[in-house]
Amino acid sequence: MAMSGGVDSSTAALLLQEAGYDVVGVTLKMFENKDIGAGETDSSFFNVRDAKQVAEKMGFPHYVFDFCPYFRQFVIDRFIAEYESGRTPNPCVDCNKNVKLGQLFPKAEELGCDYIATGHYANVKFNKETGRWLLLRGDDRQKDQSYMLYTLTQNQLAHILFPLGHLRKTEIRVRAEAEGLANARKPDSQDICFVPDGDYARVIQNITKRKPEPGRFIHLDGTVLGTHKGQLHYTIGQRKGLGIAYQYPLYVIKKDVEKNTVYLGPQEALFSDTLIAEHCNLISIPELKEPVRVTAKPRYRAKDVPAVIEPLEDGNIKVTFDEPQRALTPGQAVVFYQDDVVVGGGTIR
RNA sequence: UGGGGUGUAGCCAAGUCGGUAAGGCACAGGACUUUGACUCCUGUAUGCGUAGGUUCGAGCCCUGCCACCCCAG
Repeated sequence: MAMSGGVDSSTAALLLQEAGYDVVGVTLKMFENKDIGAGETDSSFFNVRDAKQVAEKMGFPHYVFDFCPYFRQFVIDRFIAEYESGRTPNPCVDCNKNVKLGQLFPKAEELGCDYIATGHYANVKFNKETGRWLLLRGDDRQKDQSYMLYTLTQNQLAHILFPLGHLRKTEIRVRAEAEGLANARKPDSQDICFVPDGDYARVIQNITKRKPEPGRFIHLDGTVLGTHKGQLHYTIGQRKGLGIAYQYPLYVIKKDVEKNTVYLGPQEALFSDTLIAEHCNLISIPELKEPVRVTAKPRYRAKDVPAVIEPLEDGNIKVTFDEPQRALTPGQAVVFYQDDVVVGGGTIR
């Protein structure tokens, strides 16, 4: 059981044990504060403490794995590279794929575990007809995290458990409270874990020691509007923090990294009905041979909307939405669904 | 130094027959959120270029002055 020290994974461990599983708890150490240019205090200390406390209370072993090197390589470095190339990464997707799950499966095998379990709000099911493992949305639609897990492979799905998949967040809290878990009221995690205050640009600067180069804000009509703090401070669709007073709200429409220029314009200019998804992973089907009707979710916290996906020569997938979507952003994940089943997903190019 | 126009918060800007300062942008705080964004809520001019006057009451009416713009040149 992957235990972050939070209420979700702690309660999940409890449920697993209740269901008769022989549980082993592990907490993954992802980064040291020095990795992100912060102070001395080890921020994972409390998480480890909380997880251990739960494990002790329930009487199962608990280990701490140092995944810092992986996290640094697959999440932080990639996060920086993406932003510097003008894209907007989703580090949580990378983390799940390459660190949290990617590195944990081998470890689980070493420990002799049959399954890995996490506190994600998602479900797994085996489809006897197609012989494929399916990833489904969590029952609690408000907390559903299937989007973050679209990279899971068949082999991984066959060996993963999501004890919270059929539960609601409110039920988790109630249960944790009832069991007297110390972290029952611990706030939900949010923001990027290695950017606690939300200022990702500063963290990038701390790590790279490179100062972002100021450049120009240019309106789509060609008017130069002002100076920006460096293109990585902005993402497609962004409105706040531009510092430019205008007759109507201005949004970031596109970025030109070569020219270090950020283009601004009206909200209407943000809509587009097609995108190309790369680095795709398919789950419910082995491969995409012809156009398939799905609903597609172009960002976390967005509702999935009707679209058609079709294969391209190079293995990428073309997504055509029935209705134009706002601010389709390169670097973000797009995930395809059919009802509650995750068809697959990819990265917006 | 002739004629015309404009001056309302950091920016754009509404303000009808004079009645007790819309809205947008920007900014700040909050909500939402295992990514960045978006969105939503709240806040921000004892004061309308300035000095007087009329009035129960003036951003809106009158007078002087100042500033800027345009056409004349």
